[in-house]
Amino acid sequence: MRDILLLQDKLHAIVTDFGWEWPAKAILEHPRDAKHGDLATNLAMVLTKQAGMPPRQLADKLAAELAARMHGEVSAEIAGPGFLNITFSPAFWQESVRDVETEGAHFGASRTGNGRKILLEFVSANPTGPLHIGHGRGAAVGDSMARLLRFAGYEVTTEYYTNDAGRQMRLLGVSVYLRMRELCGLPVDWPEDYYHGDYIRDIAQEMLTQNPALPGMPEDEAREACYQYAMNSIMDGIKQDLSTFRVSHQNWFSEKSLVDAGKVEATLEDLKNRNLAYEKDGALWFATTRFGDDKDRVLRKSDGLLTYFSSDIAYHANKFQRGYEELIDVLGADHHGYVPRMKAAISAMNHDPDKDFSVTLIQLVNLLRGGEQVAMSTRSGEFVTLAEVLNEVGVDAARFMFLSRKSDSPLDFDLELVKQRSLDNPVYYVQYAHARISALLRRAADKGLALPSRSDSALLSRLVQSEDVALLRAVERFRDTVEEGAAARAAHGVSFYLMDLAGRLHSYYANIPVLAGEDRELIVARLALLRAVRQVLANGLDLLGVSAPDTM
RNA sequence: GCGCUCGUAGCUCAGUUGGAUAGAGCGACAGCCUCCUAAGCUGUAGGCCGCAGGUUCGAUUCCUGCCGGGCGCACCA
Repeated sequence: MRDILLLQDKLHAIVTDFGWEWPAKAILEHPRDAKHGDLATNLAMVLTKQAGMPPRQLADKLAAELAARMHGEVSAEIAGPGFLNITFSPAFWQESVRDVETEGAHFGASRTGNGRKILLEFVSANPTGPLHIGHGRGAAVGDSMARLLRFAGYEVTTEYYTNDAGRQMRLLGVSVYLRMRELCGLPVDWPEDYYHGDYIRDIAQEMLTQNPALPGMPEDEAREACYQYAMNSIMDGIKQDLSTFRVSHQNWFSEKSLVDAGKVEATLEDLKNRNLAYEKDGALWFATTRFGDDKDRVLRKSDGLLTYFSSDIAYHANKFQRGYEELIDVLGADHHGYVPRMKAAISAMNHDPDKDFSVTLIQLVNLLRGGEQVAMSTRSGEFVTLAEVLNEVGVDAARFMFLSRKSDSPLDFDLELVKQRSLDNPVYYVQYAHARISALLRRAADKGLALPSRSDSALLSRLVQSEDVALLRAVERFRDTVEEGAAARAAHGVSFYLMDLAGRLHSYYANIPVLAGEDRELIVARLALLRAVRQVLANGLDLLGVSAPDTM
């Protein structure tokens, strides 16, 4: 980050001073391999025509100029057909340690989000049963995205949307009601569709204990009571599970409240008034094809009932009305067919469907145990709940696993592997790095080595060995990771960064006996470096919602 | 059939505005603890980046077609 900004600046000045135009195609990138230097640019190559000299000669000229202007802070080397490999002096990287010491838990944070107001909606599972592992993945992804975006300077509000107005909820009420009748030994005529899970029976039993007269009440009344009770009970369970998973939503938004307030009808009226909705075959249609959808979509069915789509439109319109500039929905990937019509709706609200709205799709989680598939289905009631999974493998391991993959690729979640404390399960690798540094710092304190809270440049100037510099560079790279992750609206890059940083730390630890030797100043300088690494590990883990233990 | 998406080492995956000799872990093989936590480290082997074209100085990346996997195509939720 600092390296790119600085170099961008210098090179721009040089190019301008030479009377050339800064080319759009110029790149500045981190070489994959340290042996090529810290940064590379193809500037010489793309300037060849303008400058009227061959790339090699031009690269020479740029390198010399750069070195002269930066007083030995950098050295540049020519490679390939006109690439310039630039290496910063160790002093440049040592500054990063001071930045970490100054900024602490905020190191890596930025203001690029510029306070943009984002509403991030995630999980939003219907309260018809406990959360399962797929919801867990959405929860981890959404929560970490919120943390990351806030860290990058966005103003994020998280929200859980409850579909508490539709058919599924009626079904829930019926299921509990019938189960209760069954428990009383009354005859039960089971419909085709109802919820089977044990939790339904538990809820029915609870209600019965509290109010034994319930099955004798008029059916409508009893069902309504069942529905209310069941929903509240299940919502409480969901909130409990999310809280265990370290996920918190700021808002809980009810679909029913939207319907009751007439917002959905108002939205439909608005669409009709603007000639975007029309009646056909007794149903009300939204002309989404005008905004690029495959076909028009139904808003109100011919039986008079509203579709979920219509309340979703009202809901999203409501989000914008509340002042949010950008909406992010985290959805199961099986909803991807839903994205074009929602984008159409966003366009109809006069918002940019690409900039002001995005959908993060969460692919399926294959729950395995020792390589064997574990069946899951809410309806049939055979499933492993999120709570059970967390209880078995722990929150840290589960969150890290969910976040160590792009969210839109399917994920095998093998309970045996995630439980294992091995490299198949990198969360321990990263946490171990943090714990190792803590152990080292404790040991140093025991030996009476005093570590200043702020290191000065003279002290840090001792960090010049290639191992030291490699670690310094890795610390600085955290800022880029945050920027890139926030720009992509995805947190999994942080996991990969942490695994890389932890790897470098373990390697460093194995190769450099930090506390050995007589050179106290060097020891202290290295401890300062490691303390900075530990801070960055902690900051990164916090973005993932994973703990950073001091001992393991 | 139409649409979306993915195809990178034996396995699981990184690689986002097109850049150099494509990376990591696991697994395999060979090493490293009288020494700061071996939950660790070092090294070796392993690649037509699905296939074929196109765009250009340059393509794993962009475009087209094909092959293969996943998902979606209701007046469902």
